[in-house]
Amino acid sequence: MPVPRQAEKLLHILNKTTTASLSQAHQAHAHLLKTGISSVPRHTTKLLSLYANHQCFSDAESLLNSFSGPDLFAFSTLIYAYTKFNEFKRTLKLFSEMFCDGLFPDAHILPSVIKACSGLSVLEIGKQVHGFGLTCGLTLDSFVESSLIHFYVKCNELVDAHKVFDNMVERDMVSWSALAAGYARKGDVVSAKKVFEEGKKLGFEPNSVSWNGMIAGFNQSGCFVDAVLMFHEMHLCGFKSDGTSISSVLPAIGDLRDLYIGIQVHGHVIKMGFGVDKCIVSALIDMYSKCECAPEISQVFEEMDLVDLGACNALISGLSRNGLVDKALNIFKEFQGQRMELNVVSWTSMIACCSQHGKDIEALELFRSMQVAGVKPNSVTIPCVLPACGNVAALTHGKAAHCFSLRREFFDDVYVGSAMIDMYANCGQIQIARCCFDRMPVRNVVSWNAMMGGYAMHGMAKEAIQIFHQMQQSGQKPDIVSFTSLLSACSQSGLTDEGHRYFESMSRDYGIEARVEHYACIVSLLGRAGKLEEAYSIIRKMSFEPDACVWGALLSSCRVHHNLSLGEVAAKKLFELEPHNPGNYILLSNIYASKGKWNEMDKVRNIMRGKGLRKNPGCSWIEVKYKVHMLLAGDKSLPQMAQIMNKLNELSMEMKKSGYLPHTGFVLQDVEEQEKEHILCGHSEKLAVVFGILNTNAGSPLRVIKNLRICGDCHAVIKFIATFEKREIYVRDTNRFHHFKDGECSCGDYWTSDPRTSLFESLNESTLSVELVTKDFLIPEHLASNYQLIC
DNA sequence: ATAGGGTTAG
Repeated sequence: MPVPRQAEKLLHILNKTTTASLSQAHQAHAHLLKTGISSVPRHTTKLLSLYANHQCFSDAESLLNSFSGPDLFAFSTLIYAYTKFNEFKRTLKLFSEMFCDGLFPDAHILPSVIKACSGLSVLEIGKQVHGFGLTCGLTLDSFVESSLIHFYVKCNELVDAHKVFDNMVERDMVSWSALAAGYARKGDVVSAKKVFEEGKKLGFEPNSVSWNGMIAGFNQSGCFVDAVLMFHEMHLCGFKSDGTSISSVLPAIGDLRDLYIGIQVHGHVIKMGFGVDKCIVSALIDMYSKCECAPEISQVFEEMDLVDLGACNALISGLSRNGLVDKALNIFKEFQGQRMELNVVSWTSMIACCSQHGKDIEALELFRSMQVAGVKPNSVTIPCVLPACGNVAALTHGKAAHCFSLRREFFDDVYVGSAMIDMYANCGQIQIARCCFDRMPVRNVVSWNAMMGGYAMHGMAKEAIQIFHQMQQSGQKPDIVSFTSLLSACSQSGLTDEGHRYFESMSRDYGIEARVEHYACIVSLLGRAGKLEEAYSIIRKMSFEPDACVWGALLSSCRVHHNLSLGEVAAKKLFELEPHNPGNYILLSNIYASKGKWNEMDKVRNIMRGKGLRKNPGCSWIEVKYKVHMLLAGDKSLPQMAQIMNKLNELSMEMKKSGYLPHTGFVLQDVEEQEKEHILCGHSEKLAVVFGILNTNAGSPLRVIKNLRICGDCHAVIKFIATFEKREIYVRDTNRFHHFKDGECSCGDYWTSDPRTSLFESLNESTLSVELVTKDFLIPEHLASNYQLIC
């Protein structure tokens, strides 16, 4: 074939830079090299553009490097392409390389560069680009300026956006709508509409992009009603909604829980044939899930013809939102089985779903599998997995997530930091929690509440109060949650007067109406101080129905202070509200036991048994042994010792017959209410679990307790057990070994060198949060050498 | 070869 004809064909291919296929591009490339006309930059740039349009960026870059000298046109071509395909980091990298190559960019590529800055939200770099344009005397036309307005809007710098707008010599429709959308994003409905209308008056008719920008802007600022109204107005003005406007308005409809409008829009979607649009399908699923329409979520997904990851993710999170955790997990596994390329959003949604629904171990396992699958967690994943670490006291995992966040440089993220505080507090590491808190560059109300809640959980009321005051000095207004933490801290530390004052100032000074959880705190606060009548009168003055937590707080206090009459009132309410909660029956029978009213106590126990609630007679054992303990402690108001001892024997026979071991949970009650030892961190029910497991596991040759949840300082808790039970105990928590004997204890952290504790290597093993090993029992072989060392 | 709008995870 003669060369001229081939060259002609080649040029024809190169001219079709958007439609030519990749193989044609390769052919053309080969031909350029063969014929030597690759020295003509015009052809090479065409080829470069062809590669760029096929997103063959490595080919494009190598072509760029093959130029004999720096070529402005070639650089610009690739920069446009990078921005076009959302490869913003590459855009900026190439832009800076231009300067290194001694090239001076012209104003034409600035919009692409600025758009990349918007996409990455890199304010400082964008400002530099802007400054470069101004100082180097480039002509910033309305194209450049409009992209600058959008950039500043995106970076939440509305003032700067406005400055650019004000200085414009010639404005066009894009500049007006970009500014209006900026006001919409800020939630300034009035200004947004004003600018939008002003542009219209000057003859700049909004197009669909302008309308959609407004809808998206209102959505962003939470002005959902305005977003929906804008959508409506758009139709009134004769504009037909396109895919973008529908996928923008659907989240707003979902947040408004307006199923009526949602169904109308769904109908519109079907009528207009938008059902194939990925974003719309995802948004529809999301809308139905927010409106709590579980069947419709799956229906929309199944009716969809395409397989789209976004829609799959929306499905998973939608099912999760509606509490269908197992279904979400099954579908997730199904997707995996289909070898679908799940992304970070899919994994994060699934992790969030598990950790929000009590499936902590599953969440941790997913976090590990995610990394095995090669998907990198991001700053959203971390706050989803951390609560799971905290719940099972998996400190090692939490620390690993901490290190991971530091390495990936999203530790400054306010969500990451707040979740970290919460995790450390839950794992008993209140000091580390405080360090995380102190190092946060930006805090929000969640961060402050996390710190306060941590202190409350650890019974450190003074510190919690201090944080509360610091919070206000910093200008952060407390919210409902802040007061819950504050009041519970006061309640647990017996700061009755302070707690009462905060409770009263809540609505008076802060305009926050007390909710049921605050009433539960204040009842418990007064109750602990023995002010039972006062607590009851607060309950009676409540403007809404008290719930089980409130009555439960009263009943617990009545048990502590042996107040039978109020205890019976509270118990009666509780039996109605939670007929199947054994705790209430136990509390009441406790009070009867303390008064020596054995018949009444038996009656309550029989009701409980009648309901099939708890066959373990251990609960009665607690009551009696508790009384014995009190008697020995010198409470002479109790009935006769002999009577109690008889009952005790009777019960213990009964227990043995049923094959139960004595339950030592009563110890906690003594410590918490009487000795005011806050080593137990105010979570007696969790510690009761400790004792419960201890006893139920007593028959096993190795006392290993899996997934034991200790809230607070494990060391102190076990020390307490060792002292009380007068025995030697070895304890392994996630990273330390503790040895308790005769009130003395020694710690070793050799466990950290135990390969079993290294992250993700054997997750099933390392989810053991605490292991208790008593001396009478065998030590597993592979740990024996360590054991010798310690002994 | 240039600018402005969309879904799903905390």
